[in-house]
Amino acid sequence: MATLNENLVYEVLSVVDEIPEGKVASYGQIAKLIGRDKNARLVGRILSQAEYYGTYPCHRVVNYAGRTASHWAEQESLLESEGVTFKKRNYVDMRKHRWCE
DNA sequence: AGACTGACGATCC
DNA sequence: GGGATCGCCAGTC
Repeated sequence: MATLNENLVYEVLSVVDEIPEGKVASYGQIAKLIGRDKNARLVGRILSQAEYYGTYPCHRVVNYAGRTASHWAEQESLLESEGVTFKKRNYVDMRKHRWCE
């Protein structure tokens, strides 16, 4: 397995858990919140293992363009269930749903 | 230690 | 926003 720094994992999951329903945050945004704006990829890696650390709304995290996880099929439907709309297939309408603190 | 990879970002077009 | 390209950092081989 990935054996990520648990300290980093908890910081990320803590932020993800604060994302309100119907909103989405980008990996970079989360990365910046934990003080690692260049480590967006780490956020994604952590989310891929989030289940191992607990249950979090990792489906509310998309990339900067509003695109859903490249390898994740059901994320789209999960977001729609919360009221998130899509501009196009797999593309969230960031303009309306981007999570701003 | 070195090279490759990735649930990404920013810039350019 | 969308495709192409380069850059970042940590993890994996």
